[in-house]
Amino acid sequence: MKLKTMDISATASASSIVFDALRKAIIEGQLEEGEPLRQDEIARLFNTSRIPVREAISRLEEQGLVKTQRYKGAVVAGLSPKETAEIFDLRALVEPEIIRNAVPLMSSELLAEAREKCAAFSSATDPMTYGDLNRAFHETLYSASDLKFFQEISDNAIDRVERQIRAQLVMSNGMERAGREHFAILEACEKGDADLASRLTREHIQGAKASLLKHLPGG
Amino acid sequence: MKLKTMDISATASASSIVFDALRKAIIEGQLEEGEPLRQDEIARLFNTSRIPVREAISRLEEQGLVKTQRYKGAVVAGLSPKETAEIFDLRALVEPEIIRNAVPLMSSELLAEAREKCAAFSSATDPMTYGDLNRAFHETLYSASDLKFFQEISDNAIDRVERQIRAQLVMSNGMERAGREHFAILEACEKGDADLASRLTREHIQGAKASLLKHLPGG
DNA sequence: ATAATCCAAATTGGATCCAATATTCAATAT
DNA sequence: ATATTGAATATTGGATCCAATTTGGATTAT
Repeated sequence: MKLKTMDISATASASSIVFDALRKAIIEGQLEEGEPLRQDEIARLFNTSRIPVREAISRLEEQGLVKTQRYKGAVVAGLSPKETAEIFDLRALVEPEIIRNAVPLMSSELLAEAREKCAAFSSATDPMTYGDLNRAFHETLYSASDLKFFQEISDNAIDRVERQIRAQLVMSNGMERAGREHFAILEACEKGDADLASRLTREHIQGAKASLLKHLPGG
Repeated sequence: MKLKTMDISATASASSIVFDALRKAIIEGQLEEGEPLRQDEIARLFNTSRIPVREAISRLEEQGLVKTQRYKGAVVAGLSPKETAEIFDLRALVEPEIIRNAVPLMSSELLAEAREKCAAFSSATDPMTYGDLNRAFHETLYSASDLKFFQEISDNAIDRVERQIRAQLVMSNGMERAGREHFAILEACEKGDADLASRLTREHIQGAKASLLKHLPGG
């Protein structure tokens, strides 16, 4: 007997569905910073009770994506320019190490996939998908590494500044520059030059940080 | 009117009390790895219902301190030697940056406090408190930095390997060596030599990693 | 005796209800 | 008119109850 099986125990609980949906809405900016998250309202939207919503919100708080006050509720977390800068510094520290570790582990299939993603990003015309394609490219390269904790840190850091990254990409030639830098990183990976890929990744992130801070209040 | 005030809204909720207690029990090793966390049992222990317990457990899972399976419950998370090594590598990357940032911001009061903690650690005789005193010393130095996200990462990373650190300290001259290295780090901080403090911190962590892995299964 | 099956107990996930707190707005006093 | 009080409403935190799933043991068939 042949069946397409799936791990039933991995089916999503209500709380994880709500968690994923809220996380996505927050990092994509559909829920804007400071906006309150009403348990009742969210529960109605997902046809569930407030219990899974509360669990989702507490997990989001643990991730730093919302801030809650007792008996007052949760709001979407925002970042000051200083905090944004720190997140980018963290990324500039961690992600180059992920790439350095990943390069020797990249299969030709993975590199082909990364090349596709890189091309898709460069030729993208819809600003709504810039962020998705950008992240997809980086995640593809990072996924070759076996540093799962580093990746957790990096994922969370990117989550926290994803809105700003998207804003930065649609800014004056943000896409054009990012596309060039992506291509350079990809080439270094294909050459197997881990140090170069690492250095370019760091410069890519530091460049994004500088360009972003210039356009932030007081920049 | 003069009153000794306190922020009522900052009073702890049941779920945060349970969270803190479970976290402490886990990182100190009172709950050992793989041990199941029964919601009902914990609720009874804290004279509360399962709701706050579930919220606490979901937060612990987000922090990586427990692992849960749907309808099966949560168990205390453990680390393979490879994972332990990765956590130490992460610490060796992040904590030197925290120290480097902190050194120029250290007041003489803070340095005095750090010196006390350093001395307390070196003269400790009760193995149960080794871990507390070790962490207290490092946290004191790190607290001078204004890199709160870096500190969050570092705190979580330390949480995950705290048990191993404690084990390592009671190993053959673990305390003696750690005491020496702490003193060297402290001296660099007092001299205002951020680069040196940073380098010594990295070496301190890498040394702990090496010594730990040697005594782990397959080391 | 062994393996498969089924049922009861244990456990978790979620819904509903109540309590505690915050917020809003009308009423009142100055 | 403005500030203060107090009640009504909204919202969150927690308790209790029910449903879904797992687990372990008894039962039965081979």
